[in-house]
Amino acid sequence: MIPDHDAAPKRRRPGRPRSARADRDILEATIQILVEEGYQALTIEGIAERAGVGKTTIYRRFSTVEEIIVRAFGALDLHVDVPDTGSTREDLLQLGHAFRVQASAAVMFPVMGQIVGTALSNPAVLDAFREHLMKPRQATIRKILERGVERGDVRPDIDIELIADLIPGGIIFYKLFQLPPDADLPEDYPDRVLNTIWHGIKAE
Amino acid sequence: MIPDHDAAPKRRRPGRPRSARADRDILEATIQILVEEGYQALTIEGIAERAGVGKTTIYRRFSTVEEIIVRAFGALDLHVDVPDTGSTREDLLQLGHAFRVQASAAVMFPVMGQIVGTALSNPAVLDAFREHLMKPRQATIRKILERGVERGDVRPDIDIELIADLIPGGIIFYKLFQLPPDADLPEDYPDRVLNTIWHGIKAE
DNA sequence: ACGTATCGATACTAATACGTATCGTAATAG
DNA sequence: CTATTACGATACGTATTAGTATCGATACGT
Repeated sequence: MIPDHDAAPKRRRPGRPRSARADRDILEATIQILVEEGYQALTIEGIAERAGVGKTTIYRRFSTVEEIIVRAFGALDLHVDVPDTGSTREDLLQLGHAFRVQASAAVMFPVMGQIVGTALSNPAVLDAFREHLMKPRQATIRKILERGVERGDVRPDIDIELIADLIPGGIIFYKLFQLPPDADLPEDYPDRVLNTIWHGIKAE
Repeated sequence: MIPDHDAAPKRRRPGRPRSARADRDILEATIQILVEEGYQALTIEGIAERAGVGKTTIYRRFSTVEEIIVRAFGALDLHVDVPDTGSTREDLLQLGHAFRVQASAAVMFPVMGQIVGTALSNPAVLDAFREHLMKPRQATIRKILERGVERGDVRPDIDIELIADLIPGGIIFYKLFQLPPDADLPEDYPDRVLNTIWHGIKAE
């Protein structure tokens, strides 16, 4: 930790304070452009225009688009409800169906690919995506499975980490590569996924 | 079909013929840039420079970068060997391990994300990617499973299409989101995937 | 009231890429 | 040999974006 040189670090600086409204508008415009027009269309000028702020206002807060993306993902952080029906199979199904209709899932899908593409030059962007949009969901899968192991309806030698990759991976792959770009996931897809992998999860 | 107006359509046009060498160099440069620098770095001028050809030579053949990509993916088309060991489980394992070390898989991974990102504006690019790089592999999984159903070591009510998404989806997801961008897939990953989903595949 | 920092807006330079045109040269058909 | 087309190289005008500078106006502390 770097110690604050100022004895009263919380003291307000003089002058007009930064607009919280502008903060919010910048991050919202960023996500909107990312979803509607894609990563390549994400420029500082475009964000400024859509947010209705001056470029100065953005440059005062960020130096690169990537910094803005990282912050915007952080602001998207959402609470994922952990279903608890008493049945692991039912818990996973509910999670799958919730994911299918969640707003932030709609954000994830179009953005995902392009984010991965920038990982080589901008690991921080991928990290933020993983941290704020992927990990919370994978953690939920893990929790459900761990609870199932304790309860006894999940086999104890299960490869939890793998399943936490397999479920989202299969769904995302299907959405990105098999469906038309604008189509939603079919309603029964979570059921199909679970029907197939459940055999490897359930206790005998 | 549009009938040829010319009676002898194959007749050579006068003048210097197009260089097959230039054709090849353009497509190779395209794949190289895509893998090494990413989609955003893929420009006509960049391709021309790396291929050592004039921009004219490119514009004589293509009008957009996307056209070049589509053609380049087509040229990547490769023969996928279908393992046939007599055991479905062993066939799938061999396929997984072959995929792990294949050169074209190394092309797929970095490119994949960025391709998906362009799908909205350029469906043809996604189609070419799917057709030439994904479908051959998924078709192989299907063949192996169908053979297994006939042989009887695969349950007859299996969801083949789903498994043909789940296996590549899980592996790709792990590679893109869980591993450091430059890391290879661990040697035992295909085994882990198969250990988990095999329960839902094998006949009782 | 005064000092200071932020606000949106506008203007500007530099860099990059596109797409076209033109050059002299090379390769092929007739 | 002549006509035709392709070649790599270079130059050019246009468009987009980055990043900085400047403007008068605004909001806050003292």
